[in-house]
Amino acid sequence: MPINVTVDLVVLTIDDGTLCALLIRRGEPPYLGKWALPGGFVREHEDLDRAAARELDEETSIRGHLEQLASFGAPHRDPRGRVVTIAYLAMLPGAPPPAAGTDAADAAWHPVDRLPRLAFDHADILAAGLERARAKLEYTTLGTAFCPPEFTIAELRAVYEAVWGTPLDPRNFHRKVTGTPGFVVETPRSTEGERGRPARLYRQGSATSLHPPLLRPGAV
Amino acid sequence: MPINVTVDLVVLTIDDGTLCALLIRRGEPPYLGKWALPGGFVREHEDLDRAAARELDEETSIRGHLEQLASFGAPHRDPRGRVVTIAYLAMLPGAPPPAAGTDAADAAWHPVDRLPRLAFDHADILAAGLERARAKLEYTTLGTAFCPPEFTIAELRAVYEAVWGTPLDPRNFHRKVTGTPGFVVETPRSTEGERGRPARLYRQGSATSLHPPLLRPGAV
DNA sequence: ACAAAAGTGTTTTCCATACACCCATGT
DNA sequence: ACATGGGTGTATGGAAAACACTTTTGT
Repeated sequence: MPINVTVDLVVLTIDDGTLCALLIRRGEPPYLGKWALPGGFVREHEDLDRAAARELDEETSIRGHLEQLASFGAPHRDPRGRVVTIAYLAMLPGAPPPAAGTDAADAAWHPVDRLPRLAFDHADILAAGLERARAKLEYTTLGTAFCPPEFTIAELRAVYEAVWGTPLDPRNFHRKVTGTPGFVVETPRSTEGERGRPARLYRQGSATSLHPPLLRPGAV
Repeated sequence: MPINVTVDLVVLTIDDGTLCALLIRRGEPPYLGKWALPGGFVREHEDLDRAAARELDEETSIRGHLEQLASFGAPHRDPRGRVVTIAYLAMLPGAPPPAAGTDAADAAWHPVDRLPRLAFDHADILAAGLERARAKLEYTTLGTAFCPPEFTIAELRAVYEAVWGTPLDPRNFHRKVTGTPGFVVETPRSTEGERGRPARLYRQGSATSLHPPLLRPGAV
């Protein structure tokens, strides 16, 4: 029973302290003119990961973290017929002006707490991506995926605060991050031209998992 | 570009203190006679979760926890042609004698540290399932999914020790589990006829996530 | 000089570990 | 009586939370 297989992308970034998702406005039926996740069909000889990377490249030139999220295959999730989608989660640094893909009329970053109605079951997929991102920041060093190659500890903290929606103590956060071997690597450089004392710049380290985790306050 | 879609199952249980996976011996080519994960094609009007539950029912009558694991879709993972599989992870109490499915010549529980060579990319899928199970015991209450409806704290501890392959301190484990609201619910009953002092029996509670997590010793 | 932001030190509190000890049953 | 496993109490060490304080820049 052959089935159409697509990949859909939950693309997240931090724009001005706010967690944002990349959405495209559909240029074709169904859901013409509605907002949706970027994505497309998997090609015949293409690995799933490759298909997701290709779709991401079509939307933005920025490279970042990309991982498989989950699959969605309810029988009538697409009115055109049976479509199973493999959803991927991307975390990008900065928020470059998105380029509209071939089949998208428009593309834009939307703050995740003020989302429009989404086509298909994309609201469910996006919610799963958000929850995954929030959980992963706890026990991995993936927060650096939202940062440029060199960043300050305060920038990294702003990532965590944006994703979790919670203020964190700057002092304790600094100690936790710099005290975890392999989380970040110190560079000889510092910021300049900003208000206040210059901040040391760091690069992302080689560690990927955090033991013990960085607990977000207030999580049940 | 329609693609064949299957579900494959990583079915785990604890048998006599050992973590075991359910494998079937293939009754058809390709990989005729080789061990593989149970699974099958998704039907036309069937949700993915339903397809996984149906395949699990065909192998064993025991009900337990079932969750989506990940999707695998390398172009040549199946010599017959393009097949994308949605892998599921099941955790069952006890180890009932498995029934051979329709297309399986044989089915048996295998200790996860002494696995035979597996067909397709099923070794990768099984490894992903094991890692998911080990991680999930840390920050959820899913350990109870391996236990019968009523169980002792020592039985639950044996689950953790089998999955993690590490001995745990019985006293501290007991305090942690009974001290976490909603993890387990005390019943008025106790064991009898065993050696030593009778143990109180518990049922699984309503909590699903653990904050703070139950850290496995020695994890990097 | 002052404001603003970076980074350090110190105290308190909590929790995991380790282990001594008591409890209740079968043999 | 004794062995066996269930369950409780308690001391200790380490990390996280809370917060005062110093450092270094721009204006």
